[in-house]
Amino acid sequence: MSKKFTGPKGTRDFLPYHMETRDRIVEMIKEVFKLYGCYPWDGPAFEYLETLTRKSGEEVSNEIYVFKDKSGRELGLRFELTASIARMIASNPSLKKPIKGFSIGKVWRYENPQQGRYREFLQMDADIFGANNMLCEVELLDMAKNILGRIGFDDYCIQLNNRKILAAQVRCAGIDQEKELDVFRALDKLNKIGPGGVRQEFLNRGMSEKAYEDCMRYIITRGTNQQKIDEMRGLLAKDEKGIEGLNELSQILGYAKEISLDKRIMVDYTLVRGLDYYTGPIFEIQIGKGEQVGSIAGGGRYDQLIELFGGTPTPAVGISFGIERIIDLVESNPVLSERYKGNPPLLLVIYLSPELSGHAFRITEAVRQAGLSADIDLAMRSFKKQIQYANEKGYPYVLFVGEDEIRNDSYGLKDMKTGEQEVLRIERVIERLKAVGRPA
RNA sequence: GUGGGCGUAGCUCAGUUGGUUAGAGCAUCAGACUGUGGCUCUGAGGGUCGCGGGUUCGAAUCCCGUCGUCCACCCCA
Repeated sequence: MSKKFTGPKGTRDFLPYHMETRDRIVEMIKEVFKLYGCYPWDGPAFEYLETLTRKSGEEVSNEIYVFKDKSGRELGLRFELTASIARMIASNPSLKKPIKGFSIGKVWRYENPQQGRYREFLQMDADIFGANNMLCEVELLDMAKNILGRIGFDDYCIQLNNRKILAAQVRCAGIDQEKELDVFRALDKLNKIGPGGVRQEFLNRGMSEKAYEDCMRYIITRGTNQQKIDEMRGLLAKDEKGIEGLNELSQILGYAKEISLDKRIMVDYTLVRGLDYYTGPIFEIQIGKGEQVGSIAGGGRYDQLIELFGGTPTPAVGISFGIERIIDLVESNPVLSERYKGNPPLLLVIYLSPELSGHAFRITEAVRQAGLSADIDLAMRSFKKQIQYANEKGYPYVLFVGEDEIRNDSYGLKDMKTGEQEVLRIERVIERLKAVGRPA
């Protein structure tokens, strides 16, 4: 060990114990997706650069890992899962709609790492294609509710807005369409930097004081969701598209009420999201106030993306979960990290002397054949060392294989927690261990 | 990409105004202890002090650069 190597900036190694927590969370989320009839699907980890940059937004495009292959083709690592999936749906028009699917994969973004932000991270998406009803949005949010509930988060909040409303606000404020994105970015910060900061943002982005005043008249931050929607209805009364957006929010809240999810939702007219392909409702989910790692999930409707990839016009909506952030939160919570921490195998088979290791190996195999996780010391260590090892690594049971046991065809099964020990035939050992019913 | 804090053993950290051979606790491995773990005791391994350059008789210590890390901006998962 003369030279030390570190992983590239913003990447992490996952040691066994940590990795098992990850696996268990991922499995749990997969289960929920399947519960809703989502099929798994996946695309390549890299795409032609133009596929990735299509309507993704300037900021995110700057974060793409770009490279050329040997033929000079411009490629990029995916920075999210949606582009590949949308391309896939566009080029397979015969898929029966509506269709739901989920995808899990690492994505890469070239940005400065800090808490909850990495250059390589795992994302899990669920998407629905071929249905433009708001029931889709609520179904995705319901998945999120289920996932967060199962993991053990009970303090989360869903922020909801609609791109149609944002666009209408800009129109009604009489601001040039070209400045639309600048306005969005500035408004996005209201919660963080306050009205004064937003005014400064407007000026920095080359807009007038008046533009700021005009826009702020269309931002409502107080009241219940219903009040916010009603009030905005008045402000945008002449804008057909804006009213459409408000109707969509009402529908979402209506469906959400059916499943008692409406209390979690907060209409937030400053929510923007960075990706440019959204066309309708957009949402972000935070644990608590999001102070620890920011949003842990986000998504929205992107009805025009399939068309952009050369497919027939197909409505689409999706949600994306940030697994690193979810796991960071699980691991920083004492109760949850205990719940999801990895377990050693159920049993360590201990041999009294190296000559008996062959017999012990046979016993181990029998336990494994029965579907129970079992282990045997591979280092040929002393009896004493083996039991010490079992204790330190936390095996709940050990089985002793010695001369006497082999002669009697019965083995000492010891519960490491209570210290109790019984001598049993191997079939009985397996029965006993099966009754423990612990996840292997 | 911009600004700031921090890099000493696997981990958490000591290390005096620059001064011989860089320390502790925990962890790891071995032994005390050859058919029963958790305790205790003893010992061992593990560091070109992130890396490179400079100042100096002499650098873990001061200076510059670089890489990594954390934080803020930006943006988000």
